[in-house]
Amino acid sequence: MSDLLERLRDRGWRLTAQRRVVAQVLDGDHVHYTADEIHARAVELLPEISRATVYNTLGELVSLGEVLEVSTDGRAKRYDPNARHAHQHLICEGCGTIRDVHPAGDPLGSLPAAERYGFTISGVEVTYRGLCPDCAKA
Amino acid sequence: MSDLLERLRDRGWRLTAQRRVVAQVLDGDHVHYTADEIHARAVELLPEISRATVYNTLGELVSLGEVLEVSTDGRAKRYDPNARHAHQHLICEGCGTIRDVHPAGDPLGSLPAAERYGFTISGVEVTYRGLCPDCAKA
DNA sequence: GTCATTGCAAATGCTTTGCAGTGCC
DNA sequence: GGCACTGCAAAGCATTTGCAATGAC
Repeated sequence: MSDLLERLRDRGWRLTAQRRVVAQVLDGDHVHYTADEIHARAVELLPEISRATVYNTLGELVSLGEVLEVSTDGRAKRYDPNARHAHQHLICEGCGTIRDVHPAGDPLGSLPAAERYGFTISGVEVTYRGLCPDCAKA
Repeated sequence: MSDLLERLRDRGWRLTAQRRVVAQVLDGDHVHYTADEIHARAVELLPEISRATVYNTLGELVSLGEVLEVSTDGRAKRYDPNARHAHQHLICEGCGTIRDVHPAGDPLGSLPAAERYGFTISGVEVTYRGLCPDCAKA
């Protein structure tokens, strides 16, 4: 994670307490938080941090390519700190939990040229939906 | 499209002018509109239709499985009238246009049991991102 | 005639923004 | 010490909701 702060400083970031805390929260458990959850956890480490700053910081991390934005359901976006390794998502439709999965094969290859309509393809997102064990029980 | 209205009446829908108009807009050009765009087009056909009714109607169509909700970018959701045929999406990151594509193979099969974490998988979404010819030029 | 459906307007949830003050480099 | 960054509060957008009036069956 200090790798992350390192990279950010190299790109001219001012290293503030707020930014450090956001990075720290993202680096913690490897789950996919909403901006609000990140803010809540950041507040525990730095009580004065504001929601706006969390949003700003997340936005910057996204445009720097350090964090991925995941639009799961049209509600709050979730943030995925694992931007540096290709992976896909498994989402529980009950509780909204997201897990990273790493299927074999290159999903990009599955779109034949004839179906590309002249587009320049830059990436694929694959999202599996279902119910996690807990929600399946309920 | 009258198929659609037919099916809906069979399920106990009251056939109002508003609902007919929403169905008509979805059946028109085969693009993927936002709720607001659908409302705008609906107003041309029926000036008194309210935004709330469009939202309600869309929500019902979605839960009936007649229309698909597509969360592309965390902004407005888009609605895909083509829910009855499995397909995937190709999204232009420039202008937000969505095209349907139909790659070969079953993407569901690509997630090995070992990666399912006990989830009951109900579906996969595959989204290709890139630039359409027009946006690539600009 | 009944009751689902509509329209309005206000409320909500998430996110962004304007601006004065703060503190990193 | 300059200027990027922060915090606050207010604005913004997409969507939902409460409730009385309406109209499909």
